[in-house]
Amino acid sequence: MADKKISDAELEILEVLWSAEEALNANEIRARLNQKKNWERTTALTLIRRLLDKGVISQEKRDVYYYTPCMERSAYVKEETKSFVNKFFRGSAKNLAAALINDEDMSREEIEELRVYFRDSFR
Amino acid sequence: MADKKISDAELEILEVLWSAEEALNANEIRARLNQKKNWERTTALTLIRRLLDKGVISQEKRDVYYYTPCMERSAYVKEETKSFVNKFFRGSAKNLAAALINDEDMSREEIEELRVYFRDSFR
DNA sequence: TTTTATTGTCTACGCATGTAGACTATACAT
DNA sequence: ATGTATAGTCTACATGCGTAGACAATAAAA
Repeated sequence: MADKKISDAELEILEVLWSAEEALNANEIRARLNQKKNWERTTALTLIRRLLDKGVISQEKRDVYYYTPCMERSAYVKEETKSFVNKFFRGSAKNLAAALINDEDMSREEIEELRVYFRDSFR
Repeated sequence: MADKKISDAELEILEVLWSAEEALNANEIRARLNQKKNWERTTALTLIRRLLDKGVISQEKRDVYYYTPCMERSAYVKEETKSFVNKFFRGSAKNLAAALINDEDMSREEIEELRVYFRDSFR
């Protein structure tokens, strides 16, 4: 329950679970991680345990334990976005938007995409 | 030089320096922090030292040491924003923008502000 | 039943971080 | 010259994290 902080490594696990439609067991998680992370078996298990301890995922015993996230990715991302905006943009999403738009490094196409996106979003 | 990670506590110090026009000494930093943080003198000094070690701020000896950030806030925020977008929005600023707009919790006024802002931004 | 593979737990270790006391070097006051 | 305030360094300690080996429990194989 206690809404603890999720570390980067833990998040990798969580992302795998979020992107799966079904509960996964440790091996399945590890298999899907293998593209990016080459953790030892026990490393993944430790991270899974920590997520369980933090109440972020739940387990279900079948032949073997299967894990499911306890919250939606979108909800989590929303929270994180809010913290981020608070931390760097004094809580103003508008300021963040401004930073995105005024980012010199953003490509012409990306800007155009954003423009179209916003135009269409508002009626 | 080595572009190390800046911790939350260190960032508090850095924010104070960024918001000052002039270099500040440890006492001045501490005074301006006092609103939020009630750190012991040595805590502030430790954080300042760590920032120095990370090459994030520089010092100048007058009667006492004065500190200045080595990078602009905007540059730092831009980097952090990029990481954030990579972490949660697959690198797409558009996806982030979408999330901002579709945030149910955002007030009518905030949305309207964003809308106007974007409309005006793109001529 | 003894061996072997599999799955999970427990312990550990090094490094970062938040926090701060102990100690030292000045410099100023008496 | 001596005591006291001030600024800065050094050491420390608990907690979290990234990483993983040691070990135990269970199941399957020989």
